[in-house]
Amino acid sequence: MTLGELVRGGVHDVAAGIIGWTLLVDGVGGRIVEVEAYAEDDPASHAFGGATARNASMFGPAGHLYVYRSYGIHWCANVVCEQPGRGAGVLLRALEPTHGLERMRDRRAVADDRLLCAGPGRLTQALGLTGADDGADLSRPPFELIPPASQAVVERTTRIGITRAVEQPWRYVELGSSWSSRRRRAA
DNA sequence: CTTTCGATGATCT
DNA sequence: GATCATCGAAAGG
Repeated sequence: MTLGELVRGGVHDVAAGIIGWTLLVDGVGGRIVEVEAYAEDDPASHAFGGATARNASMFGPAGHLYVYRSYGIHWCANVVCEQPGRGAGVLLRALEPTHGLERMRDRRAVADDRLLCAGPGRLTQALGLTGADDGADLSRPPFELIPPASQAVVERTTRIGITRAVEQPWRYVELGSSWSSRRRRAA
């Protein structure tokens, strides 16, 4: 399975399928253990209501990044999906740090490694992702997306931190992972 | 342990 | 002018 093949499916297949992949930026990163799907007709999605200046990359090529500023402070990163009608993406919520731990500790200055990449804002900070990476192609350096040796076991729960379509079970977590951002119960 | 709240800025109405 | 796909520190049990 390649990134191009993975990203060809609908958002939910992509969200479930990307769990277990290793994401690296300049050799720094880890295993994707938590994501959320934001679908085409999803009131919680930034793409809901059509393309604007901010969400433009969600309507661009699949397999690229959509990075936006959250609450004026943090950056959050999505993998753009190739969904009919476009405007769908998968929000990267947590990684299990595996590569470049020192680099991530420098950037995050946190005592517990558990907090390095457990949350969308934390993850981007640890990997050094910013608005400058919006629209970037994940299949090209400095990015690497490496498939897992075997398909991860995925658990589906409700999404976190949103105010609309709260009841939809569109958060995907690797079963048993202790690196997710946790809160809220399974759907 | 849990809950509350301020920071901070782009985006949209 | 209000909203927000967040985080971390502070306050309360």
